[in-house]
Amino acid sequence: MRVLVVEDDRRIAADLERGLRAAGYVVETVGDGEEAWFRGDTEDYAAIILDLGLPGMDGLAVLKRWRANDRRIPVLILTARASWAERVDGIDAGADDYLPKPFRMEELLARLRSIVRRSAGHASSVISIGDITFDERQMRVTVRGSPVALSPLEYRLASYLVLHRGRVVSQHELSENIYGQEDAHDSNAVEVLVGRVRKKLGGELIETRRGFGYIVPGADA
Amino acid sequence: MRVLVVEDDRRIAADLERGLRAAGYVVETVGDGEEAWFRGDTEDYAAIILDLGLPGMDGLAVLKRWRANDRRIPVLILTARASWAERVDGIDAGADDYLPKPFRMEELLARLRSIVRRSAGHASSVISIGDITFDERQMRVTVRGSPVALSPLEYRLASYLVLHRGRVVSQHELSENIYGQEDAHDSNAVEVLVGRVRKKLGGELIETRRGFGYIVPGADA
DNA sequence: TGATCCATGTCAGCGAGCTGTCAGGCCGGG
DNA sequence: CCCGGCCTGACAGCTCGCTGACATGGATCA
Repeated sequence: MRVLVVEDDRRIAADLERGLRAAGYVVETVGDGEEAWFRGDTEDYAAIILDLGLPGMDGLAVLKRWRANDRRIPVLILTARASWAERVDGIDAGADDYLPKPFRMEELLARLRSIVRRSAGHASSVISIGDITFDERQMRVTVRGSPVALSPLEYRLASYLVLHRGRVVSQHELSENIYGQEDAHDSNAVEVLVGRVRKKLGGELIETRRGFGYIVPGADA
Repeated sequence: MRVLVVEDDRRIAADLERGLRAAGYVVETVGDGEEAWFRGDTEDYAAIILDLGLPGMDGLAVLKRWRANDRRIPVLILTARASWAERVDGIDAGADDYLPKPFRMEELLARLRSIVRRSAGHASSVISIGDITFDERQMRVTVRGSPVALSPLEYRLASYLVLHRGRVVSQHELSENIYGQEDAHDSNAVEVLVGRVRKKLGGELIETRRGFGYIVPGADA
């Protein structure tokens, strides 16, 4: 689960990163509005935590620009100025929830869970591609009806690719989302993982785009 | 089984807690509407017992906000003002059942079982899986007809997994629902508990999904 | 008060299987 | 033909969950 933190105060940002990572999120942090807008507009996050007091571009303006561009990523607004009027402004601009500083990490995590869950909506938890079926509820994959045992990492990789089917996913993006570390240590761990998944699910599911990454042919492909 | 009690009268709240705990529930109590809404929106409970006369935010308003956010947790409304009109309001707002004060604890427990069962999709309070039978009302388990003595915690664990069969349940979710919100200190208590339940009920009931959690194979599997 | 039992948490050891690394082979593109 | 990216089999280290043994602590009863 990838989360973008937009916060210019280094100390608070560091606290957030630590807490979120401990809760299992993959965290990226930016400190100014322009950069935040760009990242939020071009990358995929499960949620964005947005501080309102920013240099560069005001947080509310950033949020409004995302919404104007049809970005539906759930946004949790964070601010010291917790007046009621501002809260209304935030909700009007399209925020999904609002948290005044100072806050307890637990509460932030709870609200984050809440908005992520809400935005995940009610998509079916079963995805079928060819004769392969993914069941998120059971964390189980079946090929032609018979269950296949995937290890945790294999499952995460396959699940991520299937969730983003129809799009090329780079090795770097994969390792970020599977391992949650930015360290691009040279290793062929991802390649090995892809190989193992292919052996279990059949070679046609994941295609290689030499030089770019991997893709699961999707509905729009 | 985790239950949220929303009640501002300390005496009644204490009574409820005592009765519910005796019946094997993990109980959390809040006394005002804002807090109730937040908890109900961000935490997972098997059911919520909601008093209508609240400070902060009216009980009905809280309930409506949960439902607007697609929270389907079963809610049992509790109120002194037991007029027929109000009852209709409660049901309209999305309550699952309605209990006028004063009430007898037994009746509350019965209604609670009923709405929990209904929300889990079971018609009766007896659930059979293979040759194992769960009787939620009597808190008894039988294997091939002969009763098996489960300790309170063992029963809670087995019961929670059975109620959510067909879904992978993480160790974390289990310990939350068995012990209440205690900090997840590293401990293998859940693993030990699973082992003990398996020894008594047979090893096939609970499957391990390494790295994810446990699952009781369900009807929809 | 002390003996005893039962429920439950803790700990250490164990084993299966997960996973990163590496070496070598394959293959497509220049 | 070579090069760089990708694949694959082997393997060693390690993680996770299981299990038996023990400690603790509350309840019961003499």
